[in-house]
Amino acid sequence: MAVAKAKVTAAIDPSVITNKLEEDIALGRILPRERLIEEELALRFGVNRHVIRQVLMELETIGLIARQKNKGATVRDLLPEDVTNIYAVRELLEGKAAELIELPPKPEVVARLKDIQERHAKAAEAGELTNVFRLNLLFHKTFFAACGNPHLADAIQHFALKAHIARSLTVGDPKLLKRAVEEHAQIVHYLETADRANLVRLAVEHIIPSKDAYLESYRRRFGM
Amino acid sequence: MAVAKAKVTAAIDPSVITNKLEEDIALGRILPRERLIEEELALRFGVNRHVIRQVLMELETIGLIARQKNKGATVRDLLPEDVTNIYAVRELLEGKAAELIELPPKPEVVARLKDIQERHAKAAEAGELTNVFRLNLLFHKTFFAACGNPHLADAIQHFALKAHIARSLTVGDPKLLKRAVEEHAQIVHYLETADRANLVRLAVEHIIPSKDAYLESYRRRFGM
DNA sequence: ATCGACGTCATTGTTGACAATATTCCAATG
DNA sequence: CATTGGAATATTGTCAACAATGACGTCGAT
Repeated sequence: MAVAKAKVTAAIDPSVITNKLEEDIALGRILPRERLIEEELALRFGVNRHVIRQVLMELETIGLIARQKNKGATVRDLLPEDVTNIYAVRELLEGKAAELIELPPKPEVVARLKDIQERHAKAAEAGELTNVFRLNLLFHKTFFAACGNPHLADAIQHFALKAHIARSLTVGDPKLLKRAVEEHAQIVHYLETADRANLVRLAVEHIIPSKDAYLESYRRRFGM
Repeated sequence: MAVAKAKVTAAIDPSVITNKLEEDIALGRILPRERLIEEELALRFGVNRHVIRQVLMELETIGLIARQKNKGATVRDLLPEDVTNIYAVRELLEGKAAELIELPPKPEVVARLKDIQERHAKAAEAGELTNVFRLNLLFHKTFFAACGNPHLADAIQHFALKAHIARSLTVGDPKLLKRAVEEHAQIVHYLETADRANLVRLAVEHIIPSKDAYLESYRRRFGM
C-alpha cells in the first residue's frame, strides 16, 4: 500500500481551470452575459461538477462572473462606469507600487523582466494571442511583486483580473499591442536607469489605452 | 443529548456563518494558528459540512485563514511586516476615498452615519464588544460607500477585514475604543462642514492607532 | 391571436457515503 | 532513552445520487 496508484488521468488542479477560464474571458472566447453551465465545464475539463462549482465561486469573488441562486453563472457585463471605477483604483494602486519599488532594482529582477518582455514581443509579432495574454500577465506580476508589499501586489493582481473583461473586446488590436510591447521595454529601461519619475508616470499611463479602447468600443456599440 | 434539530424554518445562509466567524476572529475568540475543523463547525452551526467548506474558502480568499490541502484551515498569523503592509494599502485606499467623497454629502448619508455613530458610542460605553464590532464595521462601510466608486469601497472593505486579525489582540482596549468613538463623531462633523482637508487627514489617521497597538503588542510578546 | 395555467425539461443546490491523506500513538529496536 | 515503523484515528477531498428550483413550451379559454 506504500505505492500510490498510478494516476492514469493527470490530476487537474482547480486553479488551472480557473486560469483557463480567466483566459477564455479575457480573450473574448466567452463573452459578457454568456452563460457558464456547470456540467458542460465539468465535461470539458474532465472533472467533477463540484470542482467546477468551486472554480465558479472563485471567479465570482474575483468579479469576472455573476451568479444567481438556482439560476447559474454568467460573464459579468461591465458598464462604462464600472470600467472607469476599476481603472481609477488600478491607477492608484499601480502608481503607488511604482513609487515603492526599489531603485536600482535587484539585477535578477531586471533579468527576469527582460526575458519576459522579449518573449512577449515575439508572441505579439507572431500573433499568438494566448501567449501574449499569459506573458503580459506575467510581466506585470513580476514587476509589481518587486514593490516589496505583497498585499499591495495582490490587490493589483486582483484588479487587473477584474479589468480583463473590459479588455476582451479590444484584445486583438495590433496598435494597442504594439504600444504595450514598446512600453514594457521602456519600463525596463527606466528601471535600469533608476528613473523614478518616468517609471511612475509610465506605470500609470500604461494601462490607460486599454481603458479608452473599451469606452470607445462601448460608445460605438450603444451610441453616446 | 436531546434534540438538535430545532430549526424547522432554519435555512442558514452561508454568509451569516462567514460573518460570525469573521467576528470570532476579530474579537480574538479564535486566535492565530488555531485550527478550524470542518465537522466541528458544521455541528456548531447546524449545517452540512459542505456549507462550512464553502465558508472556509471565502475566508481564505479574504485572507483571514490559510488552508493547506489535506491539512485543513488555520487562522492566519500576521507578522508585523504583514500588518505594516496591509495598513499601507488601507491608508492609500481610504485616503483616496476621502478625497472622492461628495461634499457636502447627501443629507441621508449624514443622518445614517449619525445614527450608527450614536449606537456605536452607546455600545462602547456599555462594553458590548460584539455590537461595537458590528457598528464600527457598519460605520466605515457606510462612510466609504459614499465615495461613489463601489469597486474602491469593496477594496477598502476587503482590506479592513484582513486587518481584523491584527485587531483581535487589542480590541478590548478602552483607550482605543474611546478615541475611535470620538473620531467617528469628528468625521461626521467634517462631513457636515464640508471640510475636505481635515476629513482626508482624519480618515487616514483614524486607523493608525490600532496598527500601532498591534505592533506594540507583538513587540511585547516576542521582544524587539 | 393573447394570455395564463400547467406539465416537462434543464440546471443548480444539498446530502451522505466513500477515498485519500495527514496525524497520533505505541511498541519494538538500537 | 531516543528513534523509527507502522497501525489506528482524525480530518479533508471527491464522488454520485437525489431534491429543489427556474426556464420553456403546450394547450385551452376567452
